[in-house]
Amino acid sequence: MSGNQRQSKRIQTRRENERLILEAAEKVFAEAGYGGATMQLIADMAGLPKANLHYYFATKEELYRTVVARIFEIWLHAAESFDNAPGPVEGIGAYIDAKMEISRRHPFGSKVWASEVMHGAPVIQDYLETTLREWTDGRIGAIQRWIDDGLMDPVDPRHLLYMLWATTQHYADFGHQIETLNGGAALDAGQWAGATETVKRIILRGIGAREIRPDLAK
Amino acid sequence: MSGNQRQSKRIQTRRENERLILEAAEKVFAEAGYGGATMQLIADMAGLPKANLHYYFATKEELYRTVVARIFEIWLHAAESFDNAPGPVEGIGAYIDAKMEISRRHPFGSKVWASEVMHGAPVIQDYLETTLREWTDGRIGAIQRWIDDGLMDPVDPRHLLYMLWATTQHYADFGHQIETLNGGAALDAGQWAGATETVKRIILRGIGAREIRPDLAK
DNA sequence: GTCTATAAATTGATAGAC
DNA sequence: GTCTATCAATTTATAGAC
Repeated sequence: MSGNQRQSKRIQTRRENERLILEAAEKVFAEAGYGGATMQLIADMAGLPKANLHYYFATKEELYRTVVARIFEIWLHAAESFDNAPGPVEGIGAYIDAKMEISRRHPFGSKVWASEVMHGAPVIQDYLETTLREWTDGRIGAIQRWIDDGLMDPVDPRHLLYMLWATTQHYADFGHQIETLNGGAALDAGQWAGATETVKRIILRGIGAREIRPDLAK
Repeated sequence: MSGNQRQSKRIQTRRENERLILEAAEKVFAEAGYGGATMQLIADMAGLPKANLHYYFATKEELYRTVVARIFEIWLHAAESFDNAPGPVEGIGAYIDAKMEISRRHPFGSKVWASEVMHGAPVIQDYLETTLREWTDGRIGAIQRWIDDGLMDPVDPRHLLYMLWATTQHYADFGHQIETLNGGAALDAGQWAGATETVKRIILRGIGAREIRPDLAK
């Protein structure tokens, strides 16, 4: 085996183990909280000896930081569906679709994010003050333009954004409560679609979002 | 001093200390999570030696249970504003007012509740399956009657309830994020009023809530 | 009822053989 | 890179003097 092949194998092993550890960590941090999570629990769930976790991630906090950063990336990617939309029906509609899909596919990540913010964002405060603030300001500007163009009612864009975050993330963060009230069963595909449609309908109608009528455009 | 007076004093001391401990515990559990909270931290914040906590509450879990139960009581009390309302404008409007006021006045309690549910409700699962489920079913019936009476659009009552919980509790649970995006300052009285009005307006308009017109009643 | 001292168990992290 | 054994610090809970 050549040196290159050996190195490639080593890199692959590292990547695979890091993935195993990060997936296990995301679940354990979500279910037990940062303080309740133990390296032993994460190691067991990843199927690795505890010492190996410390080989890949020096400290518990570094592992946690990596988990939170991954979630933020997913979150930011969904935010793109907001951009380049001609009006609120398309932009906000697509954003709700994307956020609901994330709540469905990444419930653990959403919970870790919620927990981090609830505890005062000790690890990702810099993200809140830079990336998130910039994104928020940009979207507030976009919503204000839609209002100015008469495409929706004049509602406070900031609080509208909070409503979008709250309603969509609720299905992940409070998923256990929703499941209990659903007779102990997780929402099926139809129920997820129904939830998404209800949220979209109430919010879009609530802000008086109007379709763009090309025939009426000047 | 008579025996009665002595006993009364003792009861008063107990009540006062329990209050001190519970307030400190609510704050520490909210900010550090169950696993991150330590009896030492709670004792320091309450201004009592750690051993005294164990005198009043045998275990950390018993103290936590008491904190969560207190929040649930406050939560249930606010739910009453939903009842005996003639229509959705009054009922849902008053409910949003009450829930927003709780988010403002009991942010720690809201966070402890959110954290408990996010971690699978290990301590209050029985509340979810009994009291909360009954309350939810009752309110779904009330909303359905409003729909049948033509007082609002036919939206899924269950998802409407989730939207009400999500939007109002978001201002407590994600208060730190909102504060950061508000330039690092907590919302002032005017901003809280603005948030409440925006939430009410979007939801009430979103469900097509109509005022009861007595002159049109049969 | 209050408080100091301490027991018993757990946890994050590391040493060192393989 | 992997894994066993172990250290050092922390934490819940209690014993026992006052």
